[in-house]
Amino acid sequence: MELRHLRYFVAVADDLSFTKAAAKLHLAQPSLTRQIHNLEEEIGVRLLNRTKSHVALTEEGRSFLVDARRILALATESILAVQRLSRGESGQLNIAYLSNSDFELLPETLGAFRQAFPHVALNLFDMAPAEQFRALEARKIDLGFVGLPPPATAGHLKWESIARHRTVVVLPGKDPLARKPQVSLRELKTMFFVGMSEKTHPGFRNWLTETCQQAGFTPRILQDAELEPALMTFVAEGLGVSLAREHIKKLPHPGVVLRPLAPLVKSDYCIAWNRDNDSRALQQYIEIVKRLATRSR
Amino acid sequence: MELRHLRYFVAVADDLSFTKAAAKLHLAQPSLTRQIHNLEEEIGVRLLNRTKSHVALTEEGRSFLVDARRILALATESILAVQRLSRGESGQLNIAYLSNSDFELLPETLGAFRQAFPHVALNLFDMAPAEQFRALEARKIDLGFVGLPPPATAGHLKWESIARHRTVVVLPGKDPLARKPQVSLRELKTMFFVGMSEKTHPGFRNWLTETCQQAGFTPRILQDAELEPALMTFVAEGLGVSLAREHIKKLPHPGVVLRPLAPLVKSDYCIAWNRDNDSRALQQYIEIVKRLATRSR
DNA sequence: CCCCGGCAATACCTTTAGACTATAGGTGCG
DNA sequence: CGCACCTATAGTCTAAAGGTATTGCCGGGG
Repeated sequence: MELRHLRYFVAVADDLSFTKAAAKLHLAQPSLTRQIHNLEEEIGVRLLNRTKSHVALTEEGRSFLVDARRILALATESILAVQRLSRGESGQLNIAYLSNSDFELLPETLGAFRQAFPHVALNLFDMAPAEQFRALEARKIDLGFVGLPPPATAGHLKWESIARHRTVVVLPGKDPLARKPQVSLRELKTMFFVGMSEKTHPGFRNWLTETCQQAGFTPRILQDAELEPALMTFVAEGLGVSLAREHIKKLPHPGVVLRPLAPLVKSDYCIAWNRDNDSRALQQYIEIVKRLATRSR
Repeated sequence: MELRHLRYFVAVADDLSFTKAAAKLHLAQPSLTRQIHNLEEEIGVRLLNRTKSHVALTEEGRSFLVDARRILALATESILAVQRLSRGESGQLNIAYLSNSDFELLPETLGAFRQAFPHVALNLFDMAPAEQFRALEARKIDLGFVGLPPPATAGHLKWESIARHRTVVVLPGKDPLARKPQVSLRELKTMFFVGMSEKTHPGFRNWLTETCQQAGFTPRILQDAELEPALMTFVAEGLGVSLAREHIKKLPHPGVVLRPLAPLVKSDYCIAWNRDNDSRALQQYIEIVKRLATRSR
């Protein structure tokens, strides 16, 4: 049995005439007769009562007609659905972000995407970078706003820098440097640092080290924080200073001051996704992010 | 798009290999390759990612696979359903009966039918004969235990006598004839009769007249009852006598006595159904009724 | 590092079956 | 009673499904 048989049968059932149905199907009547015959033979059930001048549905025909219509409707609907999906007009998009360091590009791109592809379900997950990498590998999310670039070991990931943010120094409020309007990297040479744990922010330690080495020294990291608020607390308690993206100012903390670096140091903000993820919605979203990212530069 | 394409696609998706799928389908690999190609081309969506050595589903393929399986399952299930229906193993059977004159053949045949075709839904409706005829015409029921044969005007009906029941005289208890063990038709010649209304029991008046004319007289009908209990009441009140099928004794009524006719007069009990009703379940049920009817003769 | 096994794609040929034309045969309506 | 209409059948054609042979490519093992 093929869908053709069902299409033909429905047509005949619709106007109870082989001749008329054949005309509607742009088909010669004998062909239609034969196909219906084949269908009845294959399933072994008489669907139509024909007299020489009249066609009527049998009880079986009436029952089968309902099913035939359902199957045909399902078939066309499936095609439309998969076409919508391939145009990125439907489907799901799971995106992870880091609540404490999000910035205007996230809500901006989400809005633009939602407007362009209203039928795609957007799911947002608040995850620390390391968790994002695990979720990407496990295909639980399609894209992560990971911040620092993924470690070189993550060959399955593609990534792109979508912004370069100013780096600020995070200082205890009591520190003499806090009185200066801006701080140079070299002034931090002798200080102790608070870092982000590799367990939650892989690459942070590396980034911090590389940044300080531009000023000719290696930072001495005394303490690791798992989350940004903890880092703020540690700094406030005087355990050390730290470097952070400017957006950390959205996370105010008593006893902590932020001072811009002079000369300016910028750090990349990256998104990452699986190299083999062929989701059209994802591709469309990445396009939008890139477009808005270059525009806001 | 034909079901063939879906079958092939599901096979390829199942073992992610054109070669293996082709073997399972008893098909050469190039044919399968081409059909899948055709499918992708027709719907305009890439369903599979092929490398020279590996096949993987695209996101669209994963989504379409679900639909394809559903369509195929629905198709085979529809065929099975219509085949069951044509064997009379499923479907519905709507039967009307007259509660006040039913007899053992109804429960007997229902039991036998239910045992033979447990998947047919049996719906029973309590209707007076005239209502049964209307319901038959409106296709609301498939078969009626109508009692008297349908009127000659009902050309769309087929009917069959399934029993010949003894006729009894329905007498007021006070009537002198009630003291006799049996009554002859001729003794009723001078009496008034209570009949059944044509609105509910078409043909009753005719049957009564014809029966009496066997004894050479025309019954004088003074009063019509719409239902059997009313007839009993009317007779009890002395409005007249009546004739009825022996089974009326199941409807006892104070002040009424039933006396057999001598010589014996029998009347047919009929079932009726639509001539063009091709329900296999109906046909099977009629067969059972006929078989049990002849056996109990 | 290269070769061989395995797999999908391509080219080309064969066969199947769906479609067409012509026509027969039967029914219902005027 | 004949005409118009409808379905079924016969015979032919052709498009498309299916098969064979082969190429080209990747990836694992010697």
